[in-house]
Amino acid sequence: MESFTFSNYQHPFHFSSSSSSSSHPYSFLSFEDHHPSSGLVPDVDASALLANEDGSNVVFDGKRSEVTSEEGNRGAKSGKTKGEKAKKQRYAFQTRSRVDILDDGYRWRKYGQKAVKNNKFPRSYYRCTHRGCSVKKQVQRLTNDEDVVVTTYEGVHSHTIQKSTDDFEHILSQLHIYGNNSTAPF
DNA sequence: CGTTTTTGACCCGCGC
DNA sequence: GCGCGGGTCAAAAACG
Repeated sequence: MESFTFSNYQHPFHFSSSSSSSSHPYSFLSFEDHHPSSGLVPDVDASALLANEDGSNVVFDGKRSEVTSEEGNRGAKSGKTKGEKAKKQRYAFQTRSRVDILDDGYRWRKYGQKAVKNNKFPRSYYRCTHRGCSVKKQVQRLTNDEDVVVTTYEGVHSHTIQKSTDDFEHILSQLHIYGNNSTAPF
């Protein structure tokens, strides 16, 4: 089983080619040439090609943004009114995959699901289960291209990943090995 | 039995 | 103020 971790990005995430409940939903093939070797760094869109088990290529596209939002205090329950503004890091990308949940190496607990307007698929909300870590992510499948899943991360993990220790250079080298039109190794 | 998912209610910001 | 759209809560169910 192969796994890929983008650990030089300050919000590292991890993909593995197998998951507990389903088999090999995706794999990395290669990065597009015009993207720097630095990969998924702030303010840079990153793209890569993925392959499904059927061998079809897949677009991996990332976008990053900052969001200013109010923190704490929601509703009448909380007596605390902080009103302090915090910048939240956001990172969104798309994958073409049959499964909605990509194994990024973190543990997530689903806390909501909502139908969004003009979308035939619902959006799911997840929170990192690590204590004290408030990172969230949203997962949503596109209406016009229902093979594409959009994953949006919000926040930076307050802890490290326990799973793989692969570094980014290692990942890159693996990506280059596979090339553009080779068949997925599984 | 601890953890996660499900799902309707609730909350909030915003436009009218 | 009201309704709408989207995000979250939380209780119960499901899960392992």
